[in-house]
Amino acid sequence: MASIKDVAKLAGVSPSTVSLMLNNTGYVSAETREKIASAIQTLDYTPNELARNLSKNRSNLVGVIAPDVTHPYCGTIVKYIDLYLSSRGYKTMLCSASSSRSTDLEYINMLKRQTMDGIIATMFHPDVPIDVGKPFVSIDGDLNGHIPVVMSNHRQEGEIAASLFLKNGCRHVVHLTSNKTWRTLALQRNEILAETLRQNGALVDVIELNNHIAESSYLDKMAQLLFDQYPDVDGIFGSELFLCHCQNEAKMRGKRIPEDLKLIACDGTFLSDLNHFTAIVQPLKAIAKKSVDLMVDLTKGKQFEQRVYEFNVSVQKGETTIV
Amino acid sequence: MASIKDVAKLAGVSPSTVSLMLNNTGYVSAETREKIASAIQTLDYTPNELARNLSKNRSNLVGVIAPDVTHPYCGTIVKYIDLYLSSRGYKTMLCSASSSRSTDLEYINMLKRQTMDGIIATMFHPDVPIDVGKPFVSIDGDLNGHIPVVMSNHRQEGEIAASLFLKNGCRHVVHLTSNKTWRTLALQRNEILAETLRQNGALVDVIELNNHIAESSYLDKMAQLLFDQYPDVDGIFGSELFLCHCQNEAKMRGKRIPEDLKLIACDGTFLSDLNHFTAIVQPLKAIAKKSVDLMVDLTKGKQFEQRVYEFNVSVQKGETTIV
DNA sequence: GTGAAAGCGCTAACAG
DNA sequence: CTGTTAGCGCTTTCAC
Repeated sequence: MASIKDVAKLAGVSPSTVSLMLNNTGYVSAETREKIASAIQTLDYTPNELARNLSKNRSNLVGVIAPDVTHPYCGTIVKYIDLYLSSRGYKTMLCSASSSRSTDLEYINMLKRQTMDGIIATMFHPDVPIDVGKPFVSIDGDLNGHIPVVMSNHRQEGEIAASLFLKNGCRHVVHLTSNKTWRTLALQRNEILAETLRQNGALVDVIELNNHIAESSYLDKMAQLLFDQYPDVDGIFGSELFLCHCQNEAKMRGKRIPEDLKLIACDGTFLSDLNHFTAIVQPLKAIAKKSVDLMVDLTKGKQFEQRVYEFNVSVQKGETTIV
Repeated sequence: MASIKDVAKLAGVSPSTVSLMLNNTGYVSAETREKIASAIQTLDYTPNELARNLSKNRSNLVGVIAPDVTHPYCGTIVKYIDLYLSSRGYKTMLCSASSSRSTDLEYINMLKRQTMDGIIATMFHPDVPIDVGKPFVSIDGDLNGHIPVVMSNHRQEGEIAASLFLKNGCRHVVHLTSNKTWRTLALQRNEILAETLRQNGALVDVIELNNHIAESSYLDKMAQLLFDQYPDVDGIFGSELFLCHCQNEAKMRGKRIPEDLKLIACDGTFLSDLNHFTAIVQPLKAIAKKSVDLMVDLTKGKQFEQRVYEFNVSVQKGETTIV
């Protein structure tokens, strides 16, 4: 592998001149440019990114923590984050090892070792210290007072869902929550939902899902459990993927949708479109963009102006509710 | 940031000794170990991966090219590849920028610049030269004689699909193919399918999809086009995602499934389970594992023993066929 | 068992 | 406009 020195030697200049030219970081005469260019050509020289990284002390890599890309929410957010990171000259390092304290510790370790320049996390263990003075952006997680968080307006989401269920005449709503260990701010939607429904005299129950949010067999089991435990349920609020299983289970039990049972999805990904679910749509593209913008600023040493960025959600009426 | 020199100084030893200990690459007396350990402790030292990478000339990163992680096939394969790479000490660099000649050229460039140690590609532009003497593993793509390829037995897949359609009495089957520019070996299934069906007197038509294989609006349009163009179609073979759209469109047009129309999915991801599609299931986990095994071997300088690894598929009977 | 010294390949002051 | 020089932080022979 030819190095910058070889190029310099062949072109009859010094390595720094080659570097200047390659990085457009100073003036190089047309004549010299010519010589260097041809040297690069004949040697088939390619700069070594590893050396550049060491010398600049950055990797241009951002770790994106999202438990399971086959889950529509994760897949969508990862896709958009990657899109925006790419457009800003960064690459996505996938961090999808099963979420746990130890893997999250490992990610922080990688951050300290400069393996990546920063982390964007859709989920992060609350006990793992992240104050290592490195860029960190959280989506939906209020990790601590120094970490910027980008999120949907989950309270609004809860309100809208509640009012939809009420308008549709639901009297017994079951809502799904993620594993509470993670203390995600998305839980706000569940609190508001439950509160509002109860105030209006409806019955509300919760089912907490573990981290296997994309595992068919698990979701199937939980859907069965839901109907076993709450046979008179007439409204369900949860992720599209889970609602799909509920839909199947409902059909098997002879419950008609939307007549006997209303379903409202809480993410609004492509799976809602596909299944014509009524959904509260989170603006995932905007969330991804803001996360990346913040990340890029942080890697450049800029501080964020605002710590919490909250995005409004919208409603998409489908065929799983009447109104 | 404390460096290895700082640690060495504080511990009263030389940097190389610290390195020896950290990498378990030589004997260090218990006494010295003790001193070094405490120095590391007090300085809160973390090795710098960038420096290590330069000196070892590797990044421990593998680029995984998969156009769109929200597509069930891509998401699933990426998930498993990442899983296996992690277990072998590598990280996944997501390469999902829209597939094109120029992005693929860019990926090869990154390979040459040592940005990544190797590439596993589920799709790669046939015109982009990949013989840069770096680890490259192809999934489903016969790129050239030096690149190992891991694939499902797509001929078997085509045979099974054909025999299923015939057993179900289909006389007019439409099958979907990906953009032919890519010349993926997955096209074998389409060839065999068409051939077998025609030999048995059935009508066969093809619709070629472009690269927006996960875009709802596009797939919707194509599903409509399919039924417009072939109103008497009684069998469709394609990816789960597309079949979902067909299912919706069929319902709108009053076609009953499976009575009037049979659907067979060609990937067998979670979306088939969810929708109870009859599917030819590709062993994506095994494919991911073999790809990673090959990649790891290649990065270690071992050569592959076999150039093509082909995995048998299986059938999963669902509710979209009668038999 | 441990240390000295020479890299890995590039960048970035600082001169001139 | 270009060259000299000194790193970036770690690894790795090769002596002692």
